[in-house]
Amino acid sequence: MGRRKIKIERVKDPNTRQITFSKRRTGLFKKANELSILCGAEAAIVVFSPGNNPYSFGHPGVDFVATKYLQLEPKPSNSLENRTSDASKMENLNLELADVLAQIRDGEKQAEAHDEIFKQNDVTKLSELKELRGSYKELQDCVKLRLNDIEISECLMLLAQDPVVGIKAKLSKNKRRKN
Amino acid sequence: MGRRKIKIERVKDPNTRQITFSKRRTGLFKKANELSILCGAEAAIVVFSPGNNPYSFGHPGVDFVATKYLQLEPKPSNSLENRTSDASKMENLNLELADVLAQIRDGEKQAEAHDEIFKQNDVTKLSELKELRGSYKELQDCVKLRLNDIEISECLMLLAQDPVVGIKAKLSKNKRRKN
DNA sequence: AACTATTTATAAGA
DNA sequence: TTCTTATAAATAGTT
Repeated sequence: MGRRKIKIERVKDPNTRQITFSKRRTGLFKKANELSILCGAEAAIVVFSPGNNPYSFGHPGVDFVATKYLQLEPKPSNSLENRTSDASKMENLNLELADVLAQIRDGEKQAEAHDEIFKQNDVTKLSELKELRGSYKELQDCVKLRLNDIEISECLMLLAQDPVVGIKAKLSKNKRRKN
Repeated sequence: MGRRKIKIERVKDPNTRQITFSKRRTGLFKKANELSILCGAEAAIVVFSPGNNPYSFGHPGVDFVATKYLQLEPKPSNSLENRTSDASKMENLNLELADVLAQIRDGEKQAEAHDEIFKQNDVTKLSELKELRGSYKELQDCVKLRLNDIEISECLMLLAQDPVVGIKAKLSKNKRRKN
């Protein structure tokens, strides 16, 4: 939205970064305000600047929304007998997830290499394209196997391939949840 | 920013309001994501839809930012009086998670469609390759944006089966990615 | 801290 | 509904 298109990646120059932060924080809060008015939605935002200063927006207030949100989280059990087994299940899940996430980080590197190839635009032959696809699939399969028994496997798999680049969205493709 | 200029005031028609909410929430989260990447800023957003469903975005995580923020505030009452009506909250969480998982499945379909294109091997021109890459990235971005929701839902579900134990560990592990 | 050339978001429309 | 498009709005680089 400016004189030039920019890549969504950390702005290197600290001065520029601060300016960008200021401009975009303003824009973000404005959007949040409009959303809350247009839709009667309660919204809260907290941001820490590059210099670690806090900024917040809230309608009807940060605390109001935060409290409401946090009340959703604490989930006391009403069945004491499950405590221990659930705890251990939880631990296993944590371990497994940590492991998977490590893999994902590796995958991320690969994916970034991938993306570089795409960017360079010098994949001109079908043979190269095939090769590219091959390693793409390989990565997919590798991660997928490890995640078989975790509910969110598909999502993490895709995340693993996310090279963290700019968002050029056609978000209308996104499925909305309960309308 | 659309076909017509609109006044920033409550949208009357409930249907239109919900559509507006969905579109703008997506846009808001996207902006927050960009801000956090561009400026290395920590950011958290919580929004309640017109239908009172919670949506959140956080980098590196809602809880991370919220905690940091709350430590700044003179938070006099650490009120622990919310221990009621957990059954209904549980039900909501189940619905939410089911919904998120449905979204993930949709995402996977798109991914498969992508892969079909790769398989067909009839991408012969660079222009097509570029196009392919573009939509590939769009998919990734969509998934990335949804991930926060999913993590939260999952954590909540696990927590639901087990009070307090492990949640902190899980969140801190789970939310580390990009940056 | 204004200014615009551009990009991006999105309100309606198909 | 999902996708498209005309238009409004945000903003990157500049002054």
